Amino acid sequence: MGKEIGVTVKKSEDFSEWYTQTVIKSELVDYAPVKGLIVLRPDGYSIWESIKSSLDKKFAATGHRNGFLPTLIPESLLTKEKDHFAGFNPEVFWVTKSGEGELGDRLALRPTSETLAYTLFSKWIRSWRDLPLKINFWNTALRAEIKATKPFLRTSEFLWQEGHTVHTNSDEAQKEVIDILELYKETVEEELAIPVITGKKSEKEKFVGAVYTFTMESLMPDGKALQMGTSHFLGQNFSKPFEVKFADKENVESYAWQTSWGVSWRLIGGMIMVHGDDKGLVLPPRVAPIQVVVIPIYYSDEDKEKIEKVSKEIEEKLKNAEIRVQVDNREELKPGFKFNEWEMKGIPLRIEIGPKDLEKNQVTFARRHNRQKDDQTITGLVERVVSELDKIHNDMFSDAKKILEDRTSEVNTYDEFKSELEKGRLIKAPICDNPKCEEEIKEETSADVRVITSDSEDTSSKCIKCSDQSTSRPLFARGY
RNA sequence: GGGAGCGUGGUCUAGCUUGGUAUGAUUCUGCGUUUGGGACGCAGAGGUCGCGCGUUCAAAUCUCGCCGCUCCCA
Repeated sequence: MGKEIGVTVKKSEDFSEWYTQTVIKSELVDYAPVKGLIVLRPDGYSIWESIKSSLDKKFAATGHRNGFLPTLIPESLLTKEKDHFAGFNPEVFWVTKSGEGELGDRLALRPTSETLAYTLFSKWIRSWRDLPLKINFWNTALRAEIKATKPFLRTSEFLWQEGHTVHTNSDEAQKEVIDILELYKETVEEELAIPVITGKKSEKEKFVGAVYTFTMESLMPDGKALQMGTSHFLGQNFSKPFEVKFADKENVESYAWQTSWGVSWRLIGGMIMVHGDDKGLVLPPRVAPIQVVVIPIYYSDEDKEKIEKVSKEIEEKLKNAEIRVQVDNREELKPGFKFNEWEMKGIPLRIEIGPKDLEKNQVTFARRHNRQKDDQTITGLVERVVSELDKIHNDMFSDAKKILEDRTSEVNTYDEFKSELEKGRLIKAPICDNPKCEEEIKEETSADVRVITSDSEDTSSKCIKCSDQSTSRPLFARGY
């Protein structure tokens, strides 16, 4: 009875359905009336705001500033860098009319802003004194996803940030690429409790137009890898067509060196998949819209008065300690219903206060991630809530990390590779530098090179595909 | 690129084969009783049956077309 309010399938039995039900029923998102588009409800947006604010602090501390770019990009700009355009063209939305009139030049709804940003950069940059230029944009990008859409993971419009930097020399730009990657990794691990593996993308999988791409990847419970952020070294590939030039100290005009990088609300999708369970969401405490929910329980009016007073005091104290707390004093619902509801919504810590607790000057803690309950004295409660939230974060991270490690395999033959892949694992395997091998592996198994870690050099093994001498041992998986 | 399923009050759904007043649950509103793991009674509210053309005395139901959504596989 009433079960249909909650998530009705098990995460391990029907992952896709579980995911969809969880995001909708927990009220993070709803579907928009247009295919492939979703609406973020306040709880969902709040998580995004937490991620945003954490990243913003780090961007600012490393000398980046925020700006704003319009959504419409003229076709002539978008087509300027050929590879780049060819990569994005199939999924660009075009505006061809204003009212009833036809537009002269078609306008693209930004799939990404490199071309627009760099047109402006070429105007703004004259001298080496103007560099480095480090700008970040919080906006949305639009890419037509016609099939296989999924909230947060694959939508036609998504929230993200795109950073763009310009440097006088290659080394400085390449350092920026690494610094940002590290900053991303910290954020994802410290805010979302998701362990990631960082490294390079293969030539085949790199960002179109980049010299190389760094990525952070994580493995989802269904055995698919999720790319959670990328940082690109663009070299002079864009500065040349867009004439991003500067006069150096000897007054010699040179093309600048550039980077671009971004993370999207995909991070939220990853967080849901990694931590959620059969009851729904499990939110990491640092991004949870509500960190602590207080449930008053009473049988008589007399108790009710006392308990409301105590829960109000606790609420005040927690608020003063900057903990996001909510007292659930809805009278029409029984506590059991509230327990289930807040668990589905993933609130990390629940505090129950009933008459039996009050007699002993204590409350009950119920943790979402491991469902453990225990008694806590009211004295010193705030400090214990603070440390409990930290502990929950650490537990969630180390649990996830252990799973990631357990599900990483190392193989030396193509047969082993295929059988490990069917188990939904992340696979380290030797491969040669012939791009054909990578391509054929992808065609035959639909797994691709997710990330080439810095310690992956291996010249003493045989390529799993052609048996020639290997060059590296990248991580393979099927991807989102 | 290929395939499958679905569209009926806010939500889930019966009805469709064989055309005739649209079923039930949930939700919502009010009142009362309840409250330590998804409470109950009574009264009430809520529907262009995805859209359009057609067939018919009559279409949720039949024909045709369109639109949308979800899932699975490459």
